[in-house]
Amino acid sequence: MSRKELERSFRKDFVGDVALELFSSKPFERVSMDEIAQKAELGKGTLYKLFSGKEEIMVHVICRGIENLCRDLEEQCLGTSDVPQALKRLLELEYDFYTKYSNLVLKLVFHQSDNSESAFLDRVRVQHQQHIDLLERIFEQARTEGMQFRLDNQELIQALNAAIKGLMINRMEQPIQDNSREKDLELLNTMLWTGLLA
Amino acid sequence: MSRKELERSFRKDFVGDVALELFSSKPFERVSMDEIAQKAELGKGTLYKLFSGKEEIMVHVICRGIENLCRDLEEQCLGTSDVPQALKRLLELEYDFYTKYSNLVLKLVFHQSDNSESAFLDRVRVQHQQHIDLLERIFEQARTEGMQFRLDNQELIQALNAAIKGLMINRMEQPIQDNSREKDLELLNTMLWTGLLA
Amino acid sequence: MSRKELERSFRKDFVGDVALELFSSKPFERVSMDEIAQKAELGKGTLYKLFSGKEEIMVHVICRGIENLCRDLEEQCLGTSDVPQALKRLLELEYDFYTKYSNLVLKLVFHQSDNSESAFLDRVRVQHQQHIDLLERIFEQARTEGMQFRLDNQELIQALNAAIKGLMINRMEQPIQDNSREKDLELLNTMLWTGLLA
Amino acid sequence: MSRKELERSFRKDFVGDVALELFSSKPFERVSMDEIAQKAELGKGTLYKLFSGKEEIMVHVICRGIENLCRDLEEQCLGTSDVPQALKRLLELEYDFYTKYSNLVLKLVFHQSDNSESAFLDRVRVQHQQHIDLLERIFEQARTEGMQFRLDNQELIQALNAAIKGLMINRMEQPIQDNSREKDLELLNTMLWTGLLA
DNA sequence: CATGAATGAGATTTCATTCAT
DNA sequence: AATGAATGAAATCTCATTCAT
Repeated sequence: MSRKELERSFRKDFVGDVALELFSSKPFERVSMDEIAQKAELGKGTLYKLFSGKEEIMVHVICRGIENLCRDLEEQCLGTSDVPQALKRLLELEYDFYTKYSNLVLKLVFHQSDNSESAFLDRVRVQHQQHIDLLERIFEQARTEGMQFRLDNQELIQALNAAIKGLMINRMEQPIQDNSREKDLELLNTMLWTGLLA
Repeated sequence: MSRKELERSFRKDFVGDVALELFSSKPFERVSMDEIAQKAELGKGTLYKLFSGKEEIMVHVICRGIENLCRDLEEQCLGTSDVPQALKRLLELEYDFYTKYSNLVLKLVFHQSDNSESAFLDRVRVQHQQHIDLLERIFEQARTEGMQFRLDNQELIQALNAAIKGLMINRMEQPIQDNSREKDLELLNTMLWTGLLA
Repeated sequence: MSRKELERSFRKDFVGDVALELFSSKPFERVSMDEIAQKAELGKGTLYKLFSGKEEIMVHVICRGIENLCRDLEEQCLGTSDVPQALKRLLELEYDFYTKYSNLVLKLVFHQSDNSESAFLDRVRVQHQQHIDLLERIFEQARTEGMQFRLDNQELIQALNAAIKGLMINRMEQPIQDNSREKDLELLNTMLWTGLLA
Repeated sequence: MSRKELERSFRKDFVGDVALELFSSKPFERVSMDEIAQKAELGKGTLYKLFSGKEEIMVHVICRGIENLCRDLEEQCLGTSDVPQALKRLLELEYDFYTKYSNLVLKLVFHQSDNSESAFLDRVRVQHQQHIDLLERIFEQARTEGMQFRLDNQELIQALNAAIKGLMINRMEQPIQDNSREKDLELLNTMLWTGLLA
């Protein structure tokens, strides 16, 4: 990348960080371009030089988020022989991601059910697929290390996803309390690995 | 109720049904009052005679939904000694409710995190609490019938909620396929009652 | 008048009284037909049987008000030889009228400057002219009793009008206090009869 | 002020002038934002960039009006030893102000009696108080120059206000004629300084 | 290249009036 | 005769996007 391209990329990421901060505190629709521009100390026009619109900001932010998540998963959950620890860490990383990106994740859900044909979504889909693939590899490794699951990888991932997203929603509607994160993670562990029935 | 009041109640429910149909197909914000009025073959003004605004329509619809859900739960899950069957039915009823009302449920999530002080929300909260109480009674009964849970009722309900809402989200972002409902219900059963690990 | 006509006239006056009560507490535009109908315990349709619309209610109310004012003026200010007392009473009656009808008087002002062609306004104009004529007769009588004015009747009436309406406005914008009526009347006396300069 | 701020201030004043023109010809409620935008050759949205809403336009316009009035009063009525001339000029300036801003003044009256708690009104109240203070200083000066009033400053100002506002109303309901201004001013002088009785 | 003023479609809401029952 | 459900025009306000400077 040339210097120009690097600078541009740097600025995009910076705007993305600013936007993420806003998206974390209120739903997508309630964050205005004005607000992002102001918080990033840029003119609104400049935002449109960097991104084609509000949607693309969202896509950029969420893709970077998934990238980082994947990097962390790879580093911390793949290639270790301590499977229980890896799975525990897996839940933590996923939970933290969904908690931070909750508003964007939900916006994406709506988007997907509305404009099913969108070039933007494809970028997210690709990134998302990499995430899924990575999870599969982690589970596969767990199996080779002797862990036994009652479900196939597909189902396993769906269950994982559901449990975490569900807790994310619960967290959005309940006033945040102390140790909610720890409680949630414990509950998650119970749901997924231990089972609810004694 | 007088005839007038009955008629008014009917019309409100009718408009509610029409609105629910729209809310099922797109997010709350994308359904306009114009649209509801048109689909109900009413003038916009008439809607405002029946409801104080868009929010109240949502509240009416969702409260009726929870009412019906509670009635069904009471009839089909409470007071039977076939506990496994009751719990299975419980999941089905909850799943169907959340699938149908997904957009409204999510709208409510946002609402709750924004306008934390709203007379409307109180009505929903009351209704929601009844729902929670009913679930507690069902679990309590299950315990008296000999079923043993690893968690207390509070946690149990949170886990149930999370799992179902999570699947609801998954369903919203994936194109609907054949037997998705059956697959989801099976997965739900596994997650909650059987556990994922063999 | 037949019995039917009498009843109708009675009801119109009743509705008028109800409406006046509302108009006394808020501006014309903020009083809705719904409100009047409800307070009069009549259906909205019935209102439209009695009056051709909201404007006509206003006209009816204000005309009756001027009629009553004229009757009182005639009884209490005309034909007495105690001129100072008559003029004092005159101010009181006018002041009380304008204070009670302030919102309607102002609405009429706007109406007059907008829709200069209106059959309704003619009725008010006629009534208003009778009021003016009566005032002229009172002043004329005062002159024959020896009172001397620096202005002709036209100007006198205009000054009287201005002073009272001005106080009416002041009263509308200031929070009501004790003896505001007495203070206003004293000020009015000073302005008009005594003069402000010592 | 930076160039940007200056330009913005200019635009606000320009819009204010346009709005005042409209407010002078019809009551506040009958002037729509669309209308103002069209007359100012701006989009509706631009208006909302400059002002937070219709009310703020009114406040801006009226505050500027009072400011200008105060400036003129200070220049022309304060610090001259020709007291009669100063008082005459005072009446002229006040009369012209109230005649020009009549609709806004009346709108304010209603506003004050309705929404007694409004940040907007505070701005007007402050401005209005400065106006009152200035009038007091002028009357105080007149007294030091030997003029004697029958009333204290408070009452004097109330009387002045009443007389002018009253004439303002009269002028609003009567079709404008030649020399109405001169006649009104003469009447005002008579009412306030000379007295009506010979 | 950066800017932010300008835009205008589209949303919610109000209410005088009509008219079928 | 009485009713009040239905209407729809018109108002205010928001905000993603464009474009002249």
